[in-house]
Amino acid sequence: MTDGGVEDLRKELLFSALRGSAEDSSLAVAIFRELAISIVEGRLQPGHEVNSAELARRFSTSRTPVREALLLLERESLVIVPPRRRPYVSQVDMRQVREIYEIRGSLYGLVSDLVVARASDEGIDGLRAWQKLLTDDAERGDVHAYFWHNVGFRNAEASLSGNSELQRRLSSLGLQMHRFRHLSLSLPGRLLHSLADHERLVSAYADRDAALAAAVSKSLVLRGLRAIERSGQV
Amino acid sequence: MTDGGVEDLRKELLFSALRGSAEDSSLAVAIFRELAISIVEGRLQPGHEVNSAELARRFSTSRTPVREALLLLERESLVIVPPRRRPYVSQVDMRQVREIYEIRGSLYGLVSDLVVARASDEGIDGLRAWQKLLTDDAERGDVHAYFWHNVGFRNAEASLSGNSELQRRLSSLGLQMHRFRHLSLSLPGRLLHSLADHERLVSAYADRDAALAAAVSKSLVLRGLRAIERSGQV
DNA sequence: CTTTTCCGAAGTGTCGACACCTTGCGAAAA
DNA sequence: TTTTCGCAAGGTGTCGACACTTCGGAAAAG
Repeated sequence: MTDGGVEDLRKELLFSALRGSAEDSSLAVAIFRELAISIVEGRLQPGHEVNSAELARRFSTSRTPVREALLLLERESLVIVPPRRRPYVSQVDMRQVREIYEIRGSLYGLVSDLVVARASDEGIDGLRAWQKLLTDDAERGDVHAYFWHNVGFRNAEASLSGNSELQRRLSSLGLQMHRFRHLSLSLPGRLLHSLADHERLVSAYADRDAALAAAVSKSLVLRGLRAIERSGQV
Repeated sequence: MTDGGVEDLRKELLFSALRGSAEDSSLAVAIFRELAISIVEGRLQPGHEVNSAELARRFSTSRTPVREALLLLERESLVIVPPRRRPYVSQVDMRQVREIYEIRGSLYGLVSDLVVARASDEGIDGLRAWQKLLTDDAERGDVHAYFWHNVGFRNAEASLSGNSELQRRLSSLGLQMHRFRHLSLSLPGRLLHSLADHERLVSAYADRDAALAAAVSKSLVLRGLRAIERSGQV
């Protein structure tokens, strides 16, 4: 069961993006998590109505915790809650994807700057370990594993930046984009390009070359955007 | 009443940062706005408890809309809502300020890139108009007016970037920092440095020099951080 | 005195109820 | 047959209530 490892990673990364994995035990947070995962994994389609009354029935609770869960989902831009109208799963258009990728590109550039400046050699070895996993996945052509190891790599990078606010905001942005990123990696050739970029990025870190690392990081993100544009899925 | 203009600007900018100025008419949003303004203007001190029961009494409502308002405040990082404990106004330490300023620096660098690439000449003239206001304020030594015209300048810049997600996120970040930025401008010499940076920034825009604009933009933010560090108010 | 235990006041999370608003459908009008 | 209007079904925002948890101080133990 080599996939078991990836599945565990998937859950861990999803939950860490969903507010610090705190065992909150409040109904609102539980409902929030359940719905968030449904949305990012595509089981709840954009535009789908999620009215609080029906959800309350489904989860056998009152509407109060459901309403709070919906507010939490809105904070992650996964749901729109218009006043006095039924909430629905947010519809993301290409313009918005482009805007978010521009932001992600800039912030990952910052991550690279900070990693070069602050990360220990051991930290960078850690990134190299992630990259090794990516290489294996690419050789096996295992897109699913590659996707989640890639998320792990980005998350490790963000963590090494030493800026926890930055890490939080990036994982929130990443969450919104999960719906699309998954598709884009299936494009022919995309995976190898991505792998080569990671290779260059890790080298730049090893050489402590901030300018190069930031440039590669940005271009890595931008290439992801191009892939989504080309896939025409949005 | 030359100050009337600045007061209007202050309200407009605060409200635009507080979720699209929608006339929501819901109690939750009204309470959210009231508390948000109290917090960023320092009337509600960091660490101050804001429990839902007392607020409900104060606003003559039930606890339901108050709880929702608190969730909205948490989204803006103005309040912490620990599970099963009393919520309180978020305590921001120097580490967090530094982290947020790093993010702001990177994102304003992106803004500058985008402004150079996309803004019309008229748009850049608009920035020049804001800068004229700043010059006047500096000559008069009017720190309060300078502060808000500065916020207006940054906001106009973000708007010219053509990336509305970016604009939203920056104004959210700005909101959190209002509490400190105000103080930092009062430091001797700070205002003139800031003014000179704005001058250089507008020139770079006029010359369509992306690299210079981004560099100045980042350094402008970083200088703000240094001022806060030096003021020792955090 | 100091430390521990216990209790009551106060606050949180959740519930079911109710008035108002929104919406889609069917009856009446054109 | 199409358009307009009105109304019932269902959803939202808000409320007051209740059980459970937290917290701080008083009483008991050391």
